[in-house]
Amino acid sequence: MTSFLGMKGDKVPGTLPASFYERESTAVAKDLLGKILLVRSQVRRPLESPRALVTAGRIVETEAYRGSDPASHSCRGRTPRSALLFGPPGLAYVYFIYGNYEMLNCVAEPDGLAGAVLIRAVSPLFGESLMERRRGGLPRTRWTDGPGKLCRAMGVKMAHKGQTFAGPALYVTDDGFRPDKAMTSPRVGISAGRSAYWRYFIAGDPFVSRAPEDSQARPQKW
DNA sequence: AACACGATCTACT
DNA sequence: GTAGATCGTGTTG
Repeated sequence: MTSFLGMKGDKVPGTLPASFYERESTAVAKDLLGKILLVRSQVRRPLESPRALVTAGRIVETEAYRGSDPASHSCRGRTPRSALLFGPPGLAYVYFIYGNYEMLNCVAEPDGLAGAVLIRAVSPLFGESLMERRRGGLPRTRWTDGPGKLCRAMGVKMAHKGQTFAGPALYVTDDGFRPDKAMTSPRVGISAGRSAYWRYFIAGDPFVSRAPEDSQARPQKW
């Protein structure tokens, strides 16, 4: 897993083809469950090893946003902030909210159609001491069990906006892991679009954010 | 130029 | 369970 970190010119095993992201964002959201997200935050100190400031985790919770869906930033058309949503898939759409938190999304849908997948929770796999430090020594299960928390823990910043998920700052990879049971529910923290079951999560995973929406969750077929 | 608010989280009752 | 933090963005004047 760490063989390619910082190794210029190395192949990146398991990164996903553009065709993966170039589908309906609901399909991409479901299929991102179980994939690995790796983040390299900017190296600040010259002597730091390439591995430093790298964290990785398995994606366990996602949400889809699409087109004119009233809960999506794309709903009122293209704005300076949301322009990326209308562009080519496979890029990171990062935004800042509540004066405090970054949110990390994968742009989905073909070029010209708006869509994205919000990464809501991951299960830590690598760089755990860094995550723990960034999360102020909180218990492990509270490092990455929410979209703002995981960006804190993994060092996702606005500077990642527009980066691809094929590196060198962000990676989504497939290591062959397949979750056995997935659930779907309404999306968390929105008032519009409550009828769309566009939140996906791995059933029983301790890093899934606990939400009121869980009471309405139902099994998701693959 | 001013304003209202948000795909959240934490602290505190 | 709920209030407060805190600021970029989009909308309105």
